[in-house]
Amino acid sequence: MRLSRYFLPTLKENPAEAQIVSHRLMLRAGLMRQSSAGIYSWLPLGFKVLKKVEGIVREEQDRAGCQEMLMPTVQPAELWRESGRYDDYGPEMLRIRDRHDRDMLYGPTNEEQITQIFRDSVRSYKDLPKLLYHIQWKFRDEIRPRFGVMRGREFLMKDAYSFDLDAAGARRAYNKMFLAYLRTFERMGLKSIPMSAESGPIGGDLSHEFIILAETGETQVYCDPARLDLKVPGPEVSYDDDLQPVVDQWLSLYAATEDKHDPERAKHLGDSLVMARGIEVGHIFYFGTKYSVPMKAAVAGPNGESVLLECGSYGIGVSRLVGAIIEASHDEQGIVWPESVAPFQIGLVNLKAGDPDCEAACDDVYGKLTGAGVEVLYDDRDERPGVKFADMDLIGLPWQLVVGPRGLKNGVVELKARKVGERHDLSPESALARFVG
RNA sequence: CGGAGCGUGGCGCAGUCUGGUAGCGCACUUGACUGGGGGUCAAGGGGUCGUGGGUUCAAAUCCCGCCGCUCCGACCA
Repeated sequence: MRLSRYFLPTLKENPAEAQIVSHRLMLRAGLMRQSSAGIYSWLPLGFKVLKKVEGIVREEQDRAGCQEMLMPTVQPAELWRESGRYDDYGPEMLRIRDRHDRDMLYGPTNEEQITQIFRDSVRSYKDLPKLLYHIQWKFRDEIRPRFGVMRGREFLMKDAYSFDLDAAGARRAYNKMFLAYLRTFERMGLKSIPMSAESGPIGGDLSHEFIILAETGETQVYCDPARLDLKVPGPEVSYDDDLQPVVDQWLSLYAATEDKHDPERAKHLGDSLVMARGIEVGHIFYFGTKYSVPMKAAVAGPNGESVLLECGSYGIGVSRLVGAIIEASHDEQGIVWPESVAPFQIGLVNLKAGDPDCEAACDDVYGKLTGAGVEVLYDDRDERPGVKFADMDLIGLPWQLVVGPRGLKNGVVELKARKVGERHDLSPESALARFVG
């Protein structure tokens, strides 16, 4: 993408309303704009990141055996009256009336919707277990939206739902999601820590939050340093394995958020107890028959008897993750994207627009990189180098490839790693070789 | 919802106390000079001062209502 043609409105100064670093940087780097409190538009660069984050979430859900579908944002109130949550949910639910005066709502979550679909379609225990998910916009009319996309009212969430015949089966589904979550966040360069949690209005009694560590996170967390060193299981662990030992290993080491922190239980750690800030990016629940009872979701069991479904739900805040990643990965200059979610891999800087040699060299490199499928943001604007570097640093792409007349005279271009600040002078060919083939 | 603050060109702000019809920096446009880390010079364009009412000869400024946004608390992906 040529920057001269791209819609990328960057800001030199911090918008007054943005108080935390991810909010500031998302505004300044032209990722998004606010529409109203807690509601945002995603601009091209931000949308690209959102899609990448979503893509990783999707891949890991699919690998865990979860099947993607898509449910609507607007739901009938009737469904929620069945579960009893139409009244329970309170003012956080955005209620709408349609032209026929029917009560509707903008979904804050989809347990009712999926339970209805499932119970109307599944008759036999032979159809179990099933894991289904969708990635859809949610609306929760938060009392106080804040921190940009970190606590928006409208947000993109991956929510998965498990249906099993018995508690043991539900536990297996829970464990799959547990592992899938560890893997998902790791791929985004985040260190996530599962912590036992209140189950909140979603209900149920087995529940874990996934917290990622970030200096600017909103929750104080305490944990065993060994928890930070635990390795997320790689391909040697399959979703068909018994995952209970993996889960048990993770949960055996102390970790708690501020409200659940028990100094007595952490006492054995002494001074080694890690105190850090964290952001909740995922939450998994096992809630058993909480919805299958009121909504009469049952299947015929092996003996012909009616068995209520055992269920769980599993959420990841996809849009929040974009902010969380920035909170976890930035410096004084701007964002530092992990490669897996970077909107472009390389920022190509032409130091002297209008210089035929520079332009030819840039166009050549650009053509070859994009031809090889590498995503390149090519700053071909007629701007001062300082401005270009400032923008590139703000945007935070993993690599910067700098082409200028001086280097060209010596047959080199400059390749810089954003994350570590390393820079190398290379021939254009060897710089290309780093990314092509 | 309780507490606090803010609303003035695209962004950041001054001006409000003490009323006299709007200013600064950045950004933007044009031209020249420039070009290796947020250029230089010159000339320009852009504002119903959130909104409705009131006071006054006169309101960004004083008074009242409303709206919006932000921060602290309870809630949460």
